[in-house]
Formats: sequence, structure tokens, C-alpha cells
Amino acid sequence: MKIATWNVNSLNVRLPHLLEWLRAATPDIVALQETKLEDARFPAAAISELGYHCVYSGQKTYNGVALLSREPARDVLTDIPGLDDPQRRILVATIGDLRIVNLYVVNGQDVGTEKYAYKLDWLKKVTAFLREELQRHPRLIVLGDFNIVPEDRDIYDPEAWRGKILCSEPERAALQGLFDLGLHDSFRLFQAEAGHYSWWDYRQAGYRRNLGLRIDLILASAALRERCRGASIDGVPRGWERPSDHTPALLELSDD
DNA sequence: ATGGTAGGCTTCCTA
Repeated sequence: MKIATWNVNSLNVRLPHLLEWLRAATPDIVALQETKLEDARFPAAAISELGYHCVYSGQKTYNGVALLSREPARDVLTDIPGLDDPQRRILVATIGDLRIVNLYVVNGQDVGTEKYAYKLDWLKKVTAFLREELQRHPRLIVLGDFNIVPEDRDIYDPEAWRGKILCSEPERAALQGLFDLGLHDSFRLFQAEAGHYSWWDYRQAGYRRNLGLRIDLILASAALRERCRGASIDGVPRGWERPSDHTPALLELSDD
């Protein structure tokens, strides 16, 4: 089965891209971020026509997460213990025999700002939740827009970004905290090369110049590691007209 | 140090 994550940067604008990509890529589970839609405006009908069930947690203008799946989602959570957050950034559900956690991690704006402190606090609380969730659900997938560059090989110019937002040591330490729970960056189970990216800034012709970052990740728990068959980034949608600034990341998992 | 582009219901905020 294929599991994917994609920050669509407005599902209202990107719905045609999403539908085209679903037809082409035929994923079984898709986590979306930055839908920027209130739940009443979620385009469930258009998506269900392609054979997907939808659950979503959205808000006007900002944030918003959704899960699309061939099988219906069960035991859905939009809020987690210890994190009282009006921002819609988390969606947890059981799909088949997998527990899925879709995250739109806080961007953090700039190191040292209020939003940066919120990012680190948010990550601390989500990590505590995931530690518990792994006890309840060993077959756990945590995926989404992490807004953290894991390593120097995941960014076009590591020296220019050293210590900056998305690359700072406290952010990388927070991501390492997730790895320490036994969650594996599935892309790196299959690909060691530098130069594979999932996001390019709209500004300064970032995509044309390939000034990319790999910040969209699919983490697989230790119990799922043996079922991982391949991981990839589908760069095609980033090249379409009026694209999201992110492109989808994928994980292929065997059925058992 | 700043600004560049994109999306939203906006005369700026977020990324």
C-alpha cells in the first residue's frame, strides 16, 4: 500500500491538482496539510468520487489537516492531551491496521521569536503524546510537514542555513526526539543521497534554481520497519502551473 | 539586513 503526505497550501486552490495527482499516483492513504478551509467547505464529494473517505480538521485562512483513505478512518482525534491549541495542525486516525498521525508542524518564523518558542513547546507536547500513542499502537506512522530539515544533506546550502529557522539545533534536537522513540525517517531507509527535496520557496525562483529543502517526512515505527518497501518524493506536481510550494512524499508498505 | 512570491478576506498575516 502507498502512503503519502502533501502540504497543498490551500485545498481550495489546489483541488484540481489533488484530484489529478490521486488519479495518477493511486495512493491508499494521503495526509494533507494547509487545507485552509473550514470543515463545512471541505470538498468531500469531489474526493469521494475517486474512492476516498475523508476526515479533516480545518479552520479559516490558516493551517488545516485532512486524511484521505481507501478504507474509512476510525478512532479519530483532532486534539491531544496536554496541548490546548486552537490551531488545526493534528489529525490522528486508525486506518486498516495502522495508526496514522498527520502533523502540520509549526513553522516558527525566525529563531528567537514567540512563534519559535511555540514551535518548540508544540513539538515537546506532541512528542509526549506520540510516546504514549506508540504504547497503544505499535504500528504507527507519523507524517506531514515537519518544518524541520533533518540533516545537511536535506538542504541545498547547509552553511547558509546553519542555525536558521527550520535548521536550528533545538529544532533538529526535537526531531531527533521523535527518532529516539523508534520512529524512522522512511526516506532514509532507501536513499542516502543529498539533493532530494520536498519544498521550494516561491520567492527568488527557488524551484527553477532547485533551492530546495526536504521537510515533508513519513516516519515509520520500529514495528513497521520491516514492512517498508520503498520511499520517494514525487516532484512532478511542483512543476505544474500554479503549484503548491510543496510536492508529495510517499512510502510503500507491504500489507503484512 | 532586506526582499523576493503566494494564499487569504486583508488592508496585513503567515509561510
